[in-house]
Amino acid sequence: MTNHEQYAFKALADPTRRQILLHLSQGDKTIGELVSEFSMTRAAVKKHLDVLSRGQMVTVHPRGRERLNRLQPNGIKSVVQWLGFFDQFWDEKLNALTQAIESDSATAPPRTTSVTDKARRISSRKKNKPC
Amino acid sequence: MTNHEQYAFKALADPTRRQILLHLSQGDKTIGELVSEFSMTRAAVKKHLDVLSRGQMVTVHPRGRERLNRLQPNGIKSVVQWLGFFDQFWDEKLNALTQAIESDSATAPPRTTSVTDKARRISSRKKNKPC
DNA sequence: GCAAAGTAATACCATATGGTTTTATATTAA
DNA sequence: TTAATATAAAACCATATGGTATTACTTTGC
Repeated sequence: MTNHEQYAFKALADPTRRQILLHLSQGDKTIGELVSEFSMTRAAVKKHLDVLSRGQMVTVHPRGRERLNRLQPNGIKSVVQWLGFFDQFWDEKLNALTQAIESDSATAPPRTTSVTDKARRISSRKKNKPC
Repeated sequence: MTNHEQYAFKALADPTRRQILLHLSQGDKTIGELVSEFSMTRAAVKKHLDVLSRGQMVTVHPRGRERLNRLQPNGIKSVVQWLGFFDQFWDEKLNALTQAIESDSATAPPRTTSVTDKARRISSRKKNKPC
C-alpha cells in the first residue's frame, strides 16, 4: 500500500500526462518546450509535471536559468509491478484450462510440443499478489 | 489513441477499483458480495463496476437472479502494452550506457558473463511507441 | 400471486481536478 | 543596471468524480 503507487496510477490516468511522458522519452525538455507542443498554458503544463513528479515519473534538473524535466523510471516500474500480478493471473487461468484438457486426454499419446508445455513453463513463475 | 485505453487508465486510477480487481481475481462475485468487503453502498460499488466495465476489465454474467462480475483481461492488457514502451525505453538507456562502457574498455580482455550481455539481449527486443 | 432478495436507476451533494489569469521571482545577455 | 527569458505561485472557475439516499425493477421460493 505504498503511497507513491497511488500517485503513479493517478498520474497515468490523464492522457495529456501520458503524452508528456512520451515527449520526454525523446529527451529532457523545459516547460516552455512542452508548452509549444500542447496548446496549453505554462501553468497548466507545470501542474501536470508536478503530478508526474509526485508519481516519481519525472525529475527536475536545473541548468542555468532553465529547469529540465527528465523521465524517471520509479513510478512506471511500480505500476508495471502491480499489473504483473494480473498477467500471471491470466497465465494461471490458461494453465488450469490446459490441465483440464490434459486430464481429459490422459489415455491419448503424449504430444512433443503443445500449448500445455507453454502453460507449464508460465505457471512456474512466482506469484506476488499486491496489497 | 484507442478510446478504451483511456478508460482503462482511468479505471485503474482509483484504489477502490484496484481492490475490486484483486477481489475478483479470487473468483466471480455479485455486487452484494463485494459490498460486504468494502463498507460502501451497493450504488457506490455498482458505479465502480461500471467504470471497470467501460475499461474492459470486468464483464457481467447473469445467472438466475444474480449478476456475477468477472475479470476480463482486455483492459489491463492494453495498459501493460502501453507501459511496455517505457520498459523498453529504460532497457535501451541501459544498453547505451553499456555500449559506452564497452568502447571505453575496448582494449581490455573480454568478460564471459556481464551486464553487457544482458543489455545486448534486452536491446534486441522490438520497440513500438504508443500513440 | 406474493414476499423477499438482489440489482438498477435516478437525483443529489461535497470535493477533487484541469484549466486560466495574474502576479512575482530568478537567471542570462547586452 | 536593464531588458528578456523562463519558471513559480496564488487566486479563481467550471466541470468531473466519488459517494449517499431513495425509488423502482427482476427473479426466486413459498
